[in-house]
Amino acid sequence: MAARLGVVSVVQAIVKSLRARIFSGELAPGTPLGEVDVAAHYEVARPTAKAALENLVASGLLTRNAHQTARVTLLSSRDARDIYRTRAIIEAEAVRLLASKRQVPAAARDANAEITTLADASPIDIIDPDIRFHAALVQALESQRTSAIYAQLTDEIRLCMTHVQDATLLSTQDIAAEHARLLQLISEGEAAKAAKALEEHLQTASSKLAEHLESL
Amino acid sequence: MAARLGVVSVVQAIVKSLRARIFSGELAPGTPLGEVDVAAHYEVARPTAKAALENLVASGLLTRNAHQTARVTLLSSRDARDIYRTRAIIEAEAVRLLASKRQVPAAARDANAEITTLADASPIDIIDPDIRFHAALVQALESQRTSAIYAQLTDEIRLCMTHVQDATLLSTQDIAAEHARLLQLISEGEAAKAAKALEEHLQTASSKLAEHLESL
DNA sequence: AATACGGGAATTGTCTAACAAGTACACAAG
DNA sequence: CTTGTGTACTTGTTAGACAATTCCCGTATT
Repeated sequence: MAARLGVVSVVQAIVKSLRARIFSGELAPGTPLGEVDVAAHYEVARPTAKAALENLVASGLLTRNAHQTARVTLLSSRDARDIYRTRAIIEAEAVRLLASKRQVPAAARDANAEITTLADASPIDIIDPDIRFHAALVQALESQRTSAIYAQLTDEIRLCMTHVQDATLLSTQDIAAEHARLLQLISEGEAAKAAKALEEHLQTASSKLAEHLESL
Repeated sequence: MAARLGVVSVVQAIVKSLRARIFSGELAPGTPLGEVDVAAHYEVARPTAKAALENLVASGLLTRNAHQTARVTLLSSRDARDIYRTRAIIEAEAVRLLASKRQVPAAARDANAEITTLADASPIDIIDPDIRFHAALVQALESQRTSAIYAQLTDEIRLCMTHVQDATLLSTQDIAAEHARLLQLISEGEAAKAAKALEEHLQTASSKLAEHLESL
């Protein structure tokens, strides 16, 4: 694998920057991002900004109708449920495979350990290790395309997080405990129970999230 | 839902045309598609052709490295296995859901009926109904994102087909019989057996396909 | 003879400038 | 209050140009 250098393309650099600004909350959902504004902000030509925006529209982070300025996607509770439903399908399969081999990914264990140490930290800080935990499970499928699809889903998952901002939907301890129980079931080879535990874990998170989105 | 008119964008029209030409075999895997060539062929500006090519690269139909001309993606046997592995995850979940509700999609039944009537037709003719059969299963999940992901996968599945051209990998009758058995298991509520039948169905197709790709 | 090293051709990446086409909003008229 | 119109703004597309990179091939060297 070649070393990942910083910038290979101006467009990619803008995409990367915009993604970071969206995830950080600087660009809140609903914020309009016109081509000329982006071009002026990064001091590039409009076609370059246009290409970057189209990239983000394709990945779902931005939404745009023809001849209308793009906006940071405003997710509905229905979207949130759909996203979690989709990720559950992939992750459940990964968990079944892991359990059948009684193989607990080290990366998942590490990520969850990190969550436990952040018990009294800001809710935003557990987003990253939580995502790494779930990504580590999917990684076990060793499928290039499944991982790519999940990475795309991860973008939308992070976008969900920006909608709730700093509201605490679930306690950090509960999350870590459910993760630990999931890993325990995997190590015991309980494929069906592990898959069910995962689905319930995502189901509760999805419900809390959808509930919060409806209250806006 | 607003009525879908023909063309809303020149870029989309070119993308649509190129997709059709790739699937039809006119543009075989490995065929180079330069920006200037495409621009000249459709009598549009190079940036327009560029945008269309980038769209197809994003969907996996074309492959391109920086500063190199795009080519119709040449799939390896490893790719084929990965594609079928990924679709199996999604379709298996759909089949489990359908079986739990003992609900056989009418569209799937119709598509398979069409396959049986095409018993002695060209292998190319069964691609369409076969894809419709499997898409009908996924449709049952009623997940916008899962369907979108599956549609993207369908592009790569069709690309697989163009690699084998007119080679007969499986008999039409066998395919129809396996489909019929799958629907039967769904109607009986045998979720686990139905999911397993589907996975085996895809597994055999995947093996035949990968075997054929390695022989090139 | 095989390999390493330039040099040139071809292709893509990006920019500037401009015009065309579409949408949304405000405002006026019925 | 609804309908129609017009203007401002944004995007869609085109044209031409230059820079940067890659690939290929011929040459020179070992």
